[in-house]
Amino acid sequence: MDTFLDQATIGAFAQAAGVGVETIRFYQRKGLLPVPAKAPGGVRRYGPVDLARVRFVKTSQRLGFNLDEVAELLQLDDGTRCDQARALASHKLVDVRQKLDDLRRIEGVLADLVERCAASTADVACPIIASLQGAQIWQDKADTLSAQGPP
Amino acid sequence: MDTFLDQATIGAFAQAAGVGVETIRFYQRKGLLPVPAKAPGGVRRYGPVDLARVRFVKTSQRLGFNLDEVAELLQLDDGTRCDQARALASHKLVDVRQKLDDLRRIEGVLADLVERCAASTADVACPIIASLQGAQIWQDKADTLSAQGPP
DNA sequence: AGTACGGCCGTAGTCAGGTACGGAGTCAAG
DNA sequence: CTTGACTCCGTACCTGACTACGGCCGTACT
Repeated sequence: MDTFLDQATIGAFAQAAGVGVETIRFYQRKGLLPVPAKAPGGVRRYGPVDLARVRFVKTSQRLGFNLDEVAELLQLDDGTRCDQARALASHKLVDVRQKLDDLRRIEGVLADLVERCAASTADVACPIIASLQGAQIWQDKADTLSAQGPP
Repeated sequence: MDTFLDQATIGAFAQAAGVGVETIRFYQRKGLLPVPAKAPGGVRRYGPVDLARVRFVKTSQRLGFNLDEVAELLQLDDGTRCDQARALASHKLVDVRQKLDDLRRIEGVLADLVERCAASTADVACPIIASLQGAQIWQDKADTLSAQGPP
């Protein structure tokens, strides 16, 4: 099926993986992807193992892992250190749930603002602007919501 | 109460606003905050109006607006263009709801992975690693989930 | 032989939202 | 009148995840 992929050059490989050539090189520099030895003539060839690697990286990214974390996961690639993988994943799950809480609160406030704005008669100050100007919407301790605000 | 703040120097002002001095200057360069005229001697002084500005910016940021969007909101500062403010806010609300959807999906997958990993007996391949290695967790079209993955 | 395409490689630029640095000026206290 | 803290200003640097550029080389088609 992907027999062609046993001898793919970087361009074909990148296309098959759904990323740009530069992304492949970037992953190589980051150590996320091995650099194949050059075949005679000086061109590197890529196979299905490399494709699996890139997919591993991309899937992990979609789950919210950054590239450093993906590198950690790749260390566990053999599947024999389940507990470590679980630790990483559950830590990430905590992060995700924190972000969800933040976003839900933001959603509530924004929805309320929009609704009040729509209901407001003209020539009264806009409730949205008034809210932004006025006292803090949340008791401004600047510790939660760090995920949404600046890090 | 804030009377001290009528003559605050940048250091005191930044502290009162809960940000760094460099952040104040950065906002000035971005046009988010006016640069006060120098009092004789060459030191700029900051008052409660500036404090309100910084709080406006920070509150908007917490709601998910980036600094360019905050600049737009500041144009509407007088509160007379409620419809434009509402348009910005409801657009942002759509964004936030999209991100919420993505994150909920991610949470589901991660929670499932962690649970299956916990339930797995030893010496079977780790379900987390297996999932990351195997076929894509979602049908990899790379268009949704852009908020979580690379932009 | 010429030329176009691709690969190779190192370096540098992009974006956001700051953060840090360095030299010069200014202010208040001792 | 000096010391030390602070301010002013421009510029450079940081993180993350790429993206682009430029020069050289080897292969393939005509």
